Amino acid sequence: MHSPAEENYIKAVYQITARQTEPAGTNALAEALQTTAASVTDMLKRLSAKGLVVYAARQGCTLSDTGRQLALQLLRKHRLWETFLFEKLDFSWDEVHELAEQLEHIQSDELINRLDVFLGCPQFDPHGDPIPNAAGQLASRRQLPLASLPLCQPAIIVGVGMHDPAFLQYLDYMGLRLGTQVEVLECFGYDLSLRIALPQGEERVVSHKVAQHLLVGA
Amino acid sequence: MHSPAEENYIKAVYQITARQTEPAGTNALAEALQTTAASVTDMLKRLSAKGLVVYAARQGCTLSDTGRQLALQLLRKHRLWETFLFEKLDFSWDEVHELAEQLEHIQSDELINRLDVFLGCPQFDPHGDPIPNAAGQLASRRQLPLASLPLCQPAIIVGVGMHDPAFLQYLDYMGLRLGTQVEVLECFGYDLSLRIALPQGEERVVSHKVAQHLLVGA
DNA sequence: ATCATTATTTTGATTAATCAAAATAATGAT
DNA sequence: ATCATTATTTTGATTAATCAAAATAATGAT
Repeated sequence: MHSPAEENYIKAVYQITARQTEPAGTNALAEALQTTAASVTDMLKRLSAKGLVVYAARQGCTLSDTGRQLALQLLRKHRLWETFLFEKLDFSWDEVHELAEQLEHIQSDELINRLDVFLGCPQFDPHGDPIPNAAGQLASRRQLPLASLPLCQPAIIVGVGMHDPAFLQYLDYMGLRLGTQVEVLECFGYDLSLRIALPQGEERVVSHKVAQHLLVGA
Repeated sequence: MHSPAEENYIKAVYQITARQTEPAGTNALAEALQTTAASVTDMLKRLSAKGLVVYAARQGCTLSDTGRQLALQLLRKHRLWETFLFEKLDFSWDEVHELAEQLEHIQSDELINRLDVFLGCPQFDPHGDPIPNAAGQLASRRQLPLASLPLCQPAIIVGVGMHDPAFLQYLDYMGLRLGTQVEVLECFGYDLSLRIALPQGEERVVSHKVAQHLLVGA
């Protein structure tokens, strides 16, 4: 079994190596985990001894196969708990992450599989992110940022490219939720902000930054 | 905040002092926590410094008011999680304790209060034990061991005085579940075993030991 | 090629939690 | 009152996780 601290390191290595081709650096990990580089070096040695990561001094760190499998199981647990909190306990999508950070460390495959069934085996979490299945496989989906959606082509909001609670609260406030139909009516060249149509004749204007982080499916 | 280890000590002190008038001894705590007396002495000093227990060397240990309040909140979390596992995820009543031992350490009042509401604010857990409310108050109830129930007086199974999984599985197998109506038809003087009636004309014979640990309400 | 900057690791320490073995205090029997 | 037994604490150590400060390696600019 693995300690919560170890699991958090594995998640951080997974996240960092997912968005770059190079191995995760010590400082990047320290930043992600809100700790010091010295602590990271230390833990990487332990994780390496456990066979969860591939690490050699000053070479950065990548996940081993078992490490990646662990990371995917943690992602599965995290996202299923988020779904539970959102669907069953009525937490908002900006509140679920923090709690799931604790719940994901509960150790029981049986528990998580029953939770999965209880929730109806959801494919996506409250942010639209895919939930790995018991084998660690992720569903994929055709999606693009709202900023890249052609004019006059209706689409559905399916995800967000940014999980900052303030952003999620803003989207809630604007009525831009998962499943909402949107259509770009007009793009203002000056700042690339968009005028968009929502159901029931509602309209909104959103900044380019928002449009970049709002993901839609055709 | 308190570590899971600290919380487990607080629970153990609560449980031991609940069933005796003397303070909890070091060895009793070591036994309950599956650790050594040396570790217990050490931790009691720390908990005392935190104001959670009253402890002086060789005097045993009792909970302070804040310690007792913490113990009741842990009991609340434990029993609400057990109820969730039993009611929503279809775990059997002999399986829920182990998992609740992990879940009770999740830190969030908001989570536990929403879970409470989601479950319909249950007063009793799957074993019939009372669930403290947010203020730490426990419901009480008129109950007695089946062994003390007079002949020919129908009663309802409301709890168990023993949480050993093997005992709980046995009760399940015998159809002796919470809410089941029972009536003592006959007591065999030789070993005090009982012949009892269940609904639909079913009958069972149970040992004195079982009858002592099966709690019924009139 | 050299040197300043940056990234990383090492060293030496700390805290929480744990234990085995030794020391000490309390208890109960005589 | 004394002594053996039992309960508890102390002592000295360990492991996981952490850090500040010092040391070292890598990088990029000249």
